[in-house]
Amino acid sequence: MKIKLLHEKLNNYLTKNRLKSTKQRDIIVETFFETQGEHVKIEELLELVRKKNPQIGYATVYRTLMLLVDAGVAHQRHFHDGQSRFEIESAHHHDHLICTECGKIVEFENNTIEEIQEKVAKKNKYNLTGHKLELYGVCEDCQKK
Amino acid sequence: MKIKLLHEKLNNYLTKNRLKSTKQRDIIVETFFETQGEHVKIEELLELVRKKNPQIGYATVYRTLMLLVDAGVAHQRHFHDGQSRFEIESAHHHDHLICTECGKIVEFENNTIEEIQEKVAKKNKYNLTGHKLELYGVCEDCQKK
DNA sequence: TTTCTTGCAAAGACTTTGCATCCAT
DNA sequence: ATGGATGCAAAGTCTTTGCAAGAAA
Repeated sequence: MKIKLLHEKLNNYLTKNRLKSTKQRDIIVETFFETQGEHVKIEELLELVRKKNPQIGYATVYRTLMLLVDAGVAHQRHFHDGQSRFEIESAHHHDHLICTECGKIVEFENNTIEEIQEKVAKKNKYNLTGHKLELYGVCEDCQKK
Repeated sequence: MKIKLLHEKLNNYLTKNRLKSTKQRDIIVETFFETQGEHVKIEELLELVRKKNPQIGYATVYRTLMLLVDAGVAHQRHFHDGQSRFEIESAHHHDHLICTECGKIVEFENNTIEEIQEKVAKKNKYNLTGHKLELYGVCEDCQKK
């Protein structure tokens, strides 16, 4: 999704819920949107944000990320290391292939897997609402080492 | 895997590492092995264990579970609720279908998904070491409510 | 003004660990 | 007697929240 659309979506959400826009919030949102393709942890985003304004606190970044998730412009992920990571909402669903050595993350889509998942759910009479698929391995670069 | 084999595997591990068997450890292991097919949390196992010996502490259950994982007779899982759950090591790899309402867990195997995962990894030149697939949905019983 | 936001610090929820004591070998 | 095991309490991690003070609208 284009950044412009994300801003629109977010602004709609803010208006609809009578929320305000502030200096801090603007910086955090702007910085988060600059992480296109990454999967930032709260601490990482905080660090980036503080380069622009060192006064901003952890809790504000945390709450802004929650806001972005609620507004539907960010996705929260929990990979194997236990910390939350956030990525920009993208048009297409995708899963992740993660290097256990360097942490590099490749995103991929696979319709066949999605279809089988639906079948498995149906067979067990579950009404599927979501799923989580993560592949862990060692990337090419790390294999060389 | 049969309980008997698990005991054997565990005993080998204990011997190999010069670890001792104790009253507490025996009770915890026995109780854990009785949870066949379940995915117990530490607290849950502690409660079961305390029915047999109320003096046993949380840390002992915790450490025993770590031991079982190290010995290869238990698997540690992290589902969506953030708490660790433990299941008995089973011969066949399987994934989980989890009810978000009541927490019921169905285990399933699907070779096609496994194969595709390998392909995805290969295509990206990752050396696959593990994966995590969880389906979330609402089970039949909970749909009725 | 009124209501939302911020930043700090404190509280939670779990998981891990230090240590004196206890127990199996 | 040794060295591992236990229980408790304390320390870690990360995530959430209460609150007084500060900004939007």
